[in-house]
Amino acid sequence: MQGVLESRGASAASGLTERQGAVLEQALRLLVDGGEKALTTAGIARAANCSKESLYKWFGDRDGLLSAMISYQASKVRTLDVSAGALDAEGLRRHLVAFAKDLLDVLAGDVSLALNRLAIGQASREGSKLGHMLQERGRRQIGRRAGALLEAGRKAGLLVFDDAEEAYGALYGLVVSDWHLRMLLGEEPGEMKKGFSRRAERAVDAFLSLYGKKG
Amino acid sequence: MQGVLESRGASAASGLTERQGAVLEQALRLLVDGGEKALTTAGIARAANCSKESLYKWFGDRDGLLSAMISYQASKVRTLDVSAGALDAEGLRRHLVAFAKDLLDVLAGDVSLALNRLAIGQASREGSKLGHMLQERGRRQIGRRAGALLEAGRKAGLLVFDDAEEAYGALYGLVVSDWHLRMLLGEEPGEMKKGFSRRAERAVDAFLSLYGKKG
DNA sequence: CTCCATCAGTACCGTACGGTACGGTTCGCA
DNA sequence: TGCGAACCGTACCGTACGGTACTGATGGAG
Repeated sequence: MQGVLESRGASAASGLTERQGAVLEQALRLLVDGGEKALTTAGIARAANCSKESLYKWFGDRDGLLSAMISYQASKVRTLDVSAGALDAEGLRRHLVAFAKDLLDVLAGDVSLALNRLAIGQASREGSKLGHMLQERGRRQIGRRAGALLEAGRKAGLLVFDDAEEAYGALYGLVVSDWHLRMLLGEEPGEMKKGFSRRAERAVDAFLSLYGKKG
Repeated sequence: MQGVLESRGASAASGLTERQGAVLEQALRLLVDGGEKALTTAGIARAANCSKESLYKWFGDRDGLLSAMISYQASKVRTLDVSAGALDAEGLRRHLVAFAKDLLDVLAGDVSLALNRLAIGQASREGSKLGHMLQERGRRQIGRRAGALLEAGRKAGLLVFDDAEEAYGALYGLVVSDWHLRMLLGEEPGEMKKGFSRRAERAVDAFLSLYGKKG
């Protein structure tokens, strides 16, 4: 189906063949549906119509497979950069609200929740790099978008802060609060999702009253 | 060692005998040290010098044991009520900072992190009530203390808010941000704990500038 | 002293998982 | 047409776990 030179499909950005990407897709699907316990090598092989031998040839062992799943999923998420155009107060607010809503939507996503649960479950193990990987690939990525947005706001004289990291932490906390943990603990996200827009606006209002120009 | 009328030890508040409490203590110790994978029935029996048969007689099955561990740990935590004395602005700030620091300390505790990891790992399972239990016994408990504090502040004319739940959510988010998740993902808490005091003060300052009287 | 309940310790069973090995098949390539 | 690489499907192995059954010891009640 594919040779050495893979056809650079949507998933081949990490040096994986399309076939391997499809396998990881099925593995993610299994993880989302049944949790970590359902994520057995035999189950993945069955769901992806491949052999266990191929799994071990491609990913080394089970941990390598889990790492590949996280890398693969992270490679699919592309954070759109903020437009560098001139910002007015209302534009900044709209960008912040959009960012806040996107953040809530991402955190509430099936795959995100499943991968976070997986990494947290493996976090007790010594030398488990899953948590670190998720942190690096996830938070850094979305934090970069927020950082650029905040910096643009400061450049435009709309925001006032000394430590961008602290300002971002406040924004994150106001937006997310303990909702992420509650969803990770199994609280039905369907009910919470309906309030995301209103929650994002409220949080951004609070953030602007803390770090806004006149504050 | 004990009959029907147990001697009301520190752990017998949940209808458990001292022996059973000691077993749960060992189970928590195992969980903290080695994570969920180390929490086998044989391991618990060995660590607690009891038989597996007794474990199943007392707790039914493994899930019952896990539930009992959460209930037991929750029963040990006693949230001290806020003193109902008259509050001035500085007193409210000190109370809020103390609450914030306690919150961070609790969330960063070994047992708390281990139990949260355990409940999150089981959250994918259908009908797993561990997450709900932890949410109810943990958040409600500490949220009640915060609620009383906020209400006292409002009664004293020092705080202004309509929805107490929303105000508490903002306080929680400003204090915790994503630190809880980062610790759950395995980030070394030793390094973070040093900044708890400063972080608590900063968060409370921000909270007061949002919900303080003059805000 | 005898009876009985409880419990520790251990052996045991069925199952399921991670990982490996092997036969059979497809497909590119000379 | 023949060769070899990749791969699927499956059988297999060792291990470890959850849960049960059995034995022997302890200790209190009558």
